[in-house]
Amino acid sequence: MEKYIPVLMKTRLFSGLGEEDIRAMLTCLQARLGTYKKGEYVLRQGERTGDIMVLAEGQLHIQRDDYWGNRSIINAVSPGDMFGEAYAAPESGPVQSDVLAVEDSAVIFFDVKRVITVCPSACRFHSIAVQNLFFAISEKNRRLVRKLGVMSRRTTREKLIAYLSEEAKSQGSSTFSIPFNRQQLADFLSVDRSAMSNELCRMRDEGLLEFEKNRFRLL
Amino acid sequence: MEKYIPVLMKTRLFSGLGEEDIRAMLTCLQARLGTYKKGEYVLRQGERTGDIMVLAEGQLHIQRDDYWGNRSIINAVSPGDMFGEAYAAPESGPVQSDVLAVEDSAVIFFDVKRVITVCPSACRFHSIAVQNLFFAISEKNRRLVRKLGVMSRRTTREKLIAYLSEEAKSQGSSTFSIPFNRQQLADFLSVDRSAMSNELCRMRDEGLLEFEKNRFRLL
DNA sequence: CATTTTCTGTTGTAAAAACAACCGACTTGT
DNA sequence: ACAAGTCGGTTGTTTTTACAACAGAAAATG
Repeated sequence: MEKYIPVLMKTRLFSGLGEEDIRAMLTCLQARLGTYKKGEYVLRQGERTGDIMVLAEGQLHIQRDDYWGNRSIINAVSPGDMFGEAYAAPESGPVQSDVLAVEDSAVIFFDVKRVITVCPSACRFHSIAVQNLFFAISEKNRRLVRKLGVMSRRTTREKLIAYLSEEAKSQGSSTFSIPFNRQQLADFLSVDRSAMSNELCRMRDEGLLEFEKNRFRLL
Repeated sequence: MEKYIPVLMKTRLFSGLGEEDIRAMLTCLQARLGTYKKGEYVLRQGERTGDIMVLAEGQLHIQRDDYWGNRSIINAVSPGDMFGEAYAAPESGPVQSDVLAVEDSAVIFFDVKRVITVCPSACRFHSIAVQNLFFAISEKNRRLVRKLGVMSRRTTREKLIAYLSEEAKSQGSSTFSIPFNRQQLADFLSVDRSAMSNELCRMRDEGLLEFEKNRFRLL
């Protein structure tokens, strides 16, 4: 777990805490480490969890598959990102999505109850972590609303523009990489892959953007 | 404000608290009341707020209008519902959506800082409220993901089925009302009104459901 | 009560997306 | 190095949606 402390320091959940503080918290919160090979599931729909998780290494997709095999990717999780916090509340039922490792990954688990309850030893970082958790969830909330904004676009082109603009903005550059290949991007935007591929090339021909693999540049 | 205490008692934010406790909290948190006529805006895109709000009476829509006048309704807010909590974090910028009163409404405002900071008088309900707030946000989070599930449906019919099923489930009956007229439902699902109206009637003719105005029954 | 406005359903047309099938380039694994 | 599989782009067809325009019913207004 030690080797992931630098990643944790950049996590919203631990922002404002130093290396030593985090080490103390890992113990205090009884953090556990899980590793997953590419293609393995961290969580499957219907399972229950009382954990908040942070991705330490690799790449995850949060997704749902319907009865007809149509896949819908809800979110991509990168190192330092937190997930599972929506199921923190005791009354929240089983998880409603799959969490798939799309690369070999390492995940750190924290028991929610230990995070939101003041610990017996009154560890002094605890209150900071609670507030961080709160801010992290509200940030996740805004992210979901932004995704709704993308999904509410009527045409594939508009969805692409909305998504790519957001990505450029959040990465602070008109040149950026996305955590998806074409099929995954289509599943993320809920459109047909071939139609999307078509649209992307048309936009490239019109001079709106350039791309190569999962690297894009908006013009 | 006194007359809205029964509503507040049913709010997730104050669950587990008695009438007296809530009265104490209203003071402790310096709650303010705002009233809005039908058609007025509680918040407009670009404004900043450090408040968490609870709808005491009436009906609100959280929505966005794009440059082309295309409206997208993100959520309907009913009495007892909380909103604005996503902008609780200090680093969250201005609000990204409009909050419109679709009926004459009353809204109670709470300063976020006062909620998440322990009050000087160490009011004993405070810690309960913080935990409730946390659970309420994570519940909102799950609701947003469910909406993403609806929006990720490819066809208008699938969106309708997904939305109406969720509504039936959450209202615990196959007969239920929705907080939208046809145009609003279309804006909520991001589809064309006439196409949706068409699809609804076709589904009715096929015996999938019945409806009259905003009242539906799934068969 | 008459008038205006809003709401809902209907129809026809044009645009867009889904679907299916295929191909060549590139990876992966053995 | 070869076979198998993945990935991205292309094309043609079918289905679905968006758009526009209209009409009757219901609701709101004065």
